[in-house]
Amino acid sequence: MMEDLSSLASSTWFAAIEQHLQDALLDKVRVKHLKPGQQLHAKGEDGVGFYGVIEGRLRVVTPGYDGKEMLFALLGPGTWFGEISLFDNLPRTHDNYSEGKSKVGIIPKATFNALLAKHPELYRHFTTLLCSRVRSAFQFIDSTAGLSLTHQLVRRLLMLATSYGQHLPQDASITLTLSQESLAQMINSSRQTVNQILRALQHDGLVTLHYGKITVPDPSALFSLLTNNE
Amino acid sequence: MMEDLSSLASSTWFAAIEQHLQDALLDKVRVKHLKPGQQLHAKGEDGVGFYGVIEGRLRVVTPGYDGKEMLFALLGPGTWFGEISLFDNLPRTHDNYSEGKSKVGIIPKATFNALLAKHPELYRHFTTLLCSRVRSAFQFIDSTAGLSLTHQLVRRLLMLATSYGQHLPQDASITLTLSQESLAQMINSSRQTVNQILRALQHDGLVTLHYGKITVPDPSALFSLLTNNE
DNA sequence: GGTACACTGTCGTAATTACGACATTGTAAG
DNA sequence: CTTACAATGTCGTAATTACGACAGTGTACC
Repeated sequence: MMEDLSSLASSTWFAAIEQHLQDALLDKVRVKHLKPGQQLHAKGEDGVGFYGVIEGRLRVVTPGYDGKEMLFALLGPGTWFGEISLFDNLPRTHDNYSEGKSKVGIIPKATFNALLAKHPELYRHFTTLLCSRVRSAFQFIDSTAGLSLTHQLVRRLLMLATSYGQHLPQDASITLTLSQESLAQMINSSRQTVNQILRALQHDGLVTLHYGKITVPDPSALFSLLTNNE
Repeated sequence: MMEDLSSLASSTWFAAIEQHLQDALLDKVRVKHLKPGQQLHAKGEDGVGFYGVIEGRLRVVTPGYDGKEMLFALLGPGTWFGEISLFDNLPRTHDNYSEGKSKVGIIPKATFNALLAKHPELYRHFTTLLCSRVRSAFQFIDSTAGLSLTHQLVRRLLMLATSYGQHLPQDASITLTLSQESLAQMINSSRQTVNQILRALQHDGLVTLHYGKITVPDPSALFSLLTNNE
């Protein structure tokens, strides 16, 4: 029974690794199947492995104050994650669970450390990965600072769309499974206000609204909203 | 003319590095004096070096939309920074300039890379540093999501206080040189509103206000505001 | 196919915050 | 000492947003 791990090599980060190191990593991957809603790890837990999404989609969530949770990112096939707790031995920063049925590749902590010890060249690639984490976090911070609610919402939609579609052709139509309530929680706003903004965007043809879903037909058109006018 | 570089070794991150590697790093440091307001680098520039604050204080700022800028952090003596652009060869993420007169240590990019090549053990320390960057960015994000303006302001004050005082005894009184206008820009609010909140905090004895400065007499008392009520 | 339930669309009202205005006060430079 | 300027303290008004309420609609489950 061979699993198809090809999607694990599809991200630009992984593709940039030397072939023999890619093989060394993939060789150690153990595949885990996740049921809809099944949790992979929780904020505060110890990190036990480095993960890569093979199929499906994972939700990265921050549990908040009064039970509310904030959706931080959606991870699609090809996305690797979970290295931070392995490097600094501190607890996981977010909750993480499967949206539908998913398959993830796991490299257990001990194996991960052994690989690093055996192939120190890997460190260079992981510094790059960590840099991209820092940069996307900074981008996230920029998006909450000093913008109108509409702009905040648009940026958040784009982040979700691109993080999901990171290995897809850039300007494809993307459907996000996401209630307006969840979106509201992400930008610290109310469901009603989000509804108003979304309907305005729909009126301009920038999004299409469905039950529990939002379609972005042309991400680049949405993006131009941010750079153009006020 | 020997400069006193001892403060460069005062952070917990640097202190954790093996002594001979500390020496190797410090040996390559070139000292640069900054005049009040002098810029060290701008967002978007190429990274030319790895920096450490020796004396004084640097302001890390995001230039914003309509000329407004957001104060991101204050870097005090012992703080090392600027490694991200060196590892991923992408532009600097923030503007950075001296608040008053400052001294910074610089390890130029070429030297930095040569050190990494000669001492690959350094990679481990830099992954740790990058992890701490990611974690503090996440903490920053948490602090802007779902909180009242008062709470956002308190968290921002605490971040500034601790980042400046990172090598000081934990619960010392800390004075921030920071106008209310700047604070307002940091939390995407107005000067007038910030003034209201600060005066309420002052009334409770949690801060003291001066011309262009804010004193936090007891950071831990401020901190308890966040965990307690509403 | 019907029943429960979650999500959406849309009110009106209350609360929060922004913003202009202006007096006052601290600081720096001649 | 004086003059210019930056920062603070405090109004009132306008705009934004939250929040409760409720009707309509899609989905899942029996």
